[in-house]
Amino acid sequence: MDADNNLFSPIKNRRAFEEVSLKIKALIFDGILKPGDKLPSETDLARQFNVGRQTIREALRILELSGFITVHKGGSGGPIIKDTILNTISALFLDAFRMKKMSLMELTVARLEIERVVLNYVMDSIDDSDIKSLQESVNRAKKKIENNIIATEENLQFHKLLAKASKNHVFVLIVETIMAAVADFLSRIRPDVETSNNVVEYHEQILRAIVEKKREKALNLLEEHLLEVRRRLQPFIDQEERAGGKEGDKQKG
Amino acid sequence: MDADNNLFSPIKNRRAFEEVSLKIKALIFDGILKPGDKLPSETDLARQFNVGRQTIREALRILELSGFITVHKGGSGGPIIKDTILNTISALFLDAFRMKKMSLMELTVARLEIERVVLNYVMDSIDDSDIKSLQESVNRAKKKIENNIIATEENLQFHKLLAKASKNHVFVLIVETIMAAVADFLSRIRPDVETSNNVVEYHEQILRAIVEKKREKALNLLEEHLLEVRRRLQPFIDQEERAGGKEGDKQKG
DNA sequence: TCACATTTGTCCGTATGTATC
DNA sequence: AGATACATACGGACAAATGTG
Repeated sequence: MDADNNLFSPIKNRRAFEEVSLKIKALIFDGILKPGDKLPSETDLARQFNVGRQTIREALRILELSGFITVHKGGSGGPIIKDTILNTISALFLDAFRMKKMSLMELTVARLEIERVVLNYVMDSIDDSDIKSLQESVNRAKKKIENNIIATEENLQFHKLLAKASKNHVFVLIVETIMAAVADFLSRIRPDVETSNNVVEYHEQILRAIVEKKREKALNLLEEHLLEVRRRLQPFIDQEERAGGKEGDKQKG
Repeated sequence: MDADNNLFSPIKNRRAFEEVSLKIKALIFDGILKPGDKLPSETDLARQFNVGRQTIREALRILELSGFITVHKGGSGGPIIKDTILNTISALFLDAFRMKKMSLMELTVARLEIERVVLNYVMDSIDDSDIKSLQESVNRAKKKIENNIIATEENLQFHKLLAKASKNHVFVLIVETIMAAVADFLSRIRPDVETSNNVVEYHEQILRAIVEKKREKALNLLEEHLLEVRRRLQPFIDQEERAGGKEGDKQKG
């Protein structure tokens, strides 16, 4: 898109902290540095790369935000390879959603379509361990509902576990990302226990259909479930529409 | 997921540069700072936030990497709000793909499913301007092929333009993200002109079917097209499999 | 074209907080 | 509890880049 990943890219225009972060990233990509490994301290890195400590710090900030490392302070602390890159993608997606680059309407539409596709794969690739985690998640949710507590966390987890059962990491990432945005939204509107209960009941039925290998039934239940969710969200979608929700698309580059 | 977005979260445990970046982010979310606006210089920001310049710089690195600002040096330079957050998500996804958290196999599977769904929406929401850009993209590609040049860029663009025609920003983001990974892969294997030509011909047929409002035909063509792409990629998928492609899933937290 | 002011980029010295041993 | 090691943060200084007059 931009003049970015093309030939004839800048030769010397990179800043020092960018070079440092790229070099460390390359070590990770090449498997020389693995998750759990500890990087030298900032002072040591500065010496080894022959740059100042501030340069190292900015490089570490980049790697930290990108999800390649975490930094621990105190004795025997320092930066360690942590590989939480998938989380950071969800975080950025959430930012984009918050900036109204994407509307609630678009999100729910995409969610329905993608989860339908994912479920189709789940029917073929689910194993006992997946079923067990799903069952446990549903049970936890039911217990909460019995105690009159909303089970948002468990309900979102159900969909993430479902994606995991598809055994496709791309689906996992997409669903987790969408769920992060959904969670952010739900945390603001605080659904009532009755709504939460409705969700749990659907999840239970979907899980049963999956276990019984009834593909069509499972797909229909999921569709019903997500349409019901959408129906309950409709007031907020309308509200967003009225407020002139999606405006972006202004600047060009 | 993590202890992150809950009540009673840490009060003072955040690092100074995090607070600064969050404060600036909040100004952007609230619309007080808009794309194109110029932030004060680093020295001014340091004065205003009552921190050192190093702290400001680390905060700016975060905002830069997250896609909220870009930084220009020199007279009348400085940080400006740039809102390219969607691009940075693709970049991170690419990192994840490079780290073998996702295999080429998983990527092509997900791509086929998602593009099928997207096309279904495109059939309903496409307008003349979309058709025009798609046509132009195809024409550019054909011209390149005539001159015996591979048209990878244009071919990838076709799919991105298709996603845009769905008028759903979530789909756009997902497809652009997947295409960034595909582009990264293709840049390494360098397809021949014949393959590139095959792709262009499919795109032309798909576009014609869309214009003629033949939904089933368009969907079938897309499926054929992507299966053909997958067939040509199969050797590399096998190779990845043999090399023990996806290993990840080791560390826990 | 040529200085000049502005601003980022970078380095250094130093001080402080904090976690580990 | 004390020593150590480390990140965190501040302030001063200079170089490099870039737009302006």
